[in-house]
Amino acid sequence: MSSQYTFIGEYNFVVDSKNRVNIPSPFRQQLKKSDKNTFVLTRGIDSCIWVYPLSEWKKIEIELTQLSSLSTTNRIFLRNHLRHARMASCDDQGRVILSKQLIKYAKVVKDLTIIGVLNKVEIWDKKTLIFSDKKTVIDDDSYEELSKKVTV
Amino acid sequence: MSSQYTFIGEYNFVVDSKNRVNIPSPFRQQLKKSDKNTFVLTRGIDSCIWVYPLSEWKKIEIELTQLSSLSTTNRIFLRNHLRHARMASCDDQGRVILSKQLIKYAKVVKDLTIIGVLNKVEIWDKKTLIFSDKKTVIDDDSYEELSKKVTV
DNA sequence: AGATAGGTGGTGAATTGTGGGTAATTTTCC
DNA sequence: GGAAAATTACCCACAATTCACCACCTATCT
Repeated sequence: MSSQYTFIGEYNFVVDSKNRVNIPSPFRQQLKKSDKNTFVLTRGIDSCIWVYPLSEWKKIEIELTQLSSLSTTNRIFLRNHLRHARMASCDDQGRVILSKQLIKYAKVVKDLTIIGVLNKVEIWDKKTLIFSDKKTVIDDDSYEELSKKVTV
Repeated sequence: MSSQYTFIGEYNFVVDSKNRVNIPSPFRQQLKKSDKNTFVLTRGIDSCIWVYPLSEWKKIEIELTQLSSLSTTNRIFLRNHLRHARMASCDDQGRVILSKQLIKYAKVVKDLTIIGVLNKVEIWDKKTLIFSDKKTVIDDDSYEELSKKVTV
């Protein structure tokens, strides 16, 4: 699936006492009208928070609405996927509010690293990311596997 | 079937002595005029209560009428889902009243977890949900298959 | 130096979740 | 049918949280 967003780069920010986080300005500038100045925040697969522009999230929703609730697996999947998601609009300074659940999940303390990953943005607690970097080494086989799909 | 509602996220609420439950404000704000400030509450397939905006429920009714009563499964499904369905309007504070049958079915005590699942809302007793989370065994393969489809 | 843009901190107003009271309505029972 | 009991609808109130701004500081560029 192609996307019109190009979130790249890494930024260091802090979360304030009211759980507000600034979205890096280069990312915000890419928002379209249909995003209504709004992001959807949800759990990432690792201990981070995934941030989608609203219109990008809508694509995910379309996939999700195809799943019938008559199937048990579907129901569980939908529940787990959606319960941690939240919409968040930017204030005049370009900040969004993190929910307590997400803060807990991502072990957010104060210092954050925000990474652009093409169509989404990852918010990491700085220390958690450093720790995760250390133990996450991609082995050669996985690179081989990946090479079949992506031409870097 | 696509929906115009985007109920997402998880909220903790309590049911009061009059069996009133607040519908999270972000959900209520999505109601349209045709919903007449009203939800339809019914048994979920799991031990929870499903809450639909009125206009969304109408769509489901149409789907249900297409089901043939010749099939046993269909008959049981219709019975289980229709006989306990009940309309409930929000009061000025945005609360609906839970019927005793639904309270009993969902084992509602006091603390609730309310989850948005796109076009419907699930009301869970907090403990029941935690318990359900723990014991729920899912087929990893199909779960991963689903993840691939929706992880943009 | 001045202007601009971007990041952080704070504040007052508005919203929201929860509890309660009372009148109207429905249900139950005799 | 009618009284008693339960339920429901429609209020008001209040604490806590959230929201929409304002203000300031810093770095960068002209």
